[in-house]
Amino acid sequence: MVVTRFAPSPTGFLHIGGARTAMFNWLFARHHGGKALLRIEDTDKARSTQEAIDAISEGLDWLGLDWDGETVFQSERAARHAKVAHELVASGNAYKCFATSEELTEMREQQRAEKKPMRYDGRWRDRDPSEAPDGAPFAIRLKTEMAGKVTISDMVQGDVSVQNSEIDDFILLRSDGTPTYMLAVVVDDHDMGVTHLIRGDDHLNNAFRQLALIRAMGWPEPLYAHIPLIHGNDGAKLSKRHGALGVEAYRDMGILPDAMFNYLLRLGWGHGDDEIISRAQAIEWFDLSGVGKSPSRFDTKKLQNLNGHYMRDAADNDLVRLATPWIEQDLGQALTAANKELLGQAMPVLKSRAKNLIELAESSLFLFKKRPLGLDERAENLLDDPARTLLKSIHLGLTDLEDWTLEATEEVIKAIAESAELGLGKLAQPMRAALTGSTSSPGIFDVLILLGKEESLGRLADQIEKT
RNA sequence: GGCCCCUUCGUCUAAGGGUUAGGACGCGGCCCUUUCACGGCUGAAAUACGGGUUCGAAUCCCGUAGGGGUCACCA
Repeated sequence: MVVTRFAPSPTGFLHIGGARTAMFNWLFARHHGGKALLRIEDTDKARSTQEAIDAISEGLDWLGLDWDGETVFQSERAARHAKVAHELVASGNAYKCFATSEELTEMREQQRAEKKPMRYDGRWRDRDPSEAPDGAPFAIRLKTEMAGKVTISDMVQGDVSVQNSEIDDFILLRSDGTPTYMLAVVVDDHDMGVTHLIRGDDHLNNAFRQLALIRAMGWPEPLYAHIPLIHGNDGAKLSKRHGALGVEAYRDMGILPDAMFNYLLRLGWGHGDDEIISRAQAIEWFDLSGVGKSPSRFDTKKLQNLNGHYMRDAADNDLVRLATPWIEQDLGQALTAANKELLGQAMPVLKSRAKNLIELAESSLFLFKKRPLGLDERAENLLDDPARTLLKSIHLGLTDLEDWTLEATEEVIKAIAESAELGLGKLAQPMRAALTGSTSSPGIFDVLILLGKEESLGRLADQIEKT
């Protein structure tokens, strides 16, 4: 049984890299019919917040990632962690280190000055605890191998080897009795039965330490998959500066979760030439061998493009629901049931023109604005005297029209264009300006039908009267 | 600095010894067209560099350069 886990530390929102790590863990588990677990690594009480826990949880929900079993909070397991550390001391695989922080800082400074690697020098490794002052605080360190090397067969990175001499006797339990991350992760992963560790490759170096600990306990070794980090547009590490915020920031930019899911999936992973991949296909296709080894850059343009695709694919009533808050904000008032129905009718011609929900909302505003419409600058410029004169004959022609349909309105306008010896564009643009207040909109006959006869004629008349 | 990892169009990627090095985003052109989008067609655009191995290298090996990660009683 495959068991994966996503283990964020709640010190901020769910950022893009974390979201992708979560996705890969989730996909791998779902692909293999295994379990995907969630663990909150909140051992750093000073930096962990409830807000961050909520933000991460909301972000995961938004992306549609669900987790099996109860969420594990690492902080609640401190006693278990400490117990393991003491077992290790008892079995001779770990020892008490009485060195003070000051002492260790001094040691590192000296190593730096001598240009030697900065590592714990093992000063308490073979000393007897009785040599320490009575009641002196101590940390517990793992007694690691001195010679030879370790190799991890990483499912993404391949075989990676490190000399044991590179790994120092790291701390398991702090002098205040609290576990370090290194201890907590290993114990929790073991206790949760995690079989596959899929995480950012910033943890690759840690894996060797963790493996040493696992072996000291004689526990089964998990399989590792260290996936490359995501970088910003400039190739540097992804940071707040890049506008690479939490996933909720993209939600607030009008991005659809399915688009984000698809984008993140294709970032660092490929399946032939496939670009648009549904969740079902993703679960069917996802495997670790498709994950690349090099870091990839976050590209907002491609995300937007993908989002446009998912917008066009989305159900009209879903888009009505999702766009409504933005529209209400722009309008400064709530949409009525009738408004929403109109929006639903307009959706087929609106959604193909928007790359995100914000654009969609903006493009729908003309439906709800009250007469007389304010025109934007381009629309205003377009409505010169000849144009307004044209509007007059259009208004006249449309007034007598009983059958207010796409076909009938088009017939009328085309007839007017013909008799005036003008292209349809010459009539459509002034109409668009008068009807929508803008120079771009859905097809002009669609606009006519959506607004209805009375409103359409009213808006045309508003502009004619200005002459 | 030590250690570890990485390197195909600007970006995401395909090609795992033999291809005109493919697709997608973005960019340019054309078509469609009542605007804006969509869509269709099309163009420019890459194997970091240097050595090997081989009949043949993007692909295997070595080196160089560049990039990234990591070196806490943080996680």
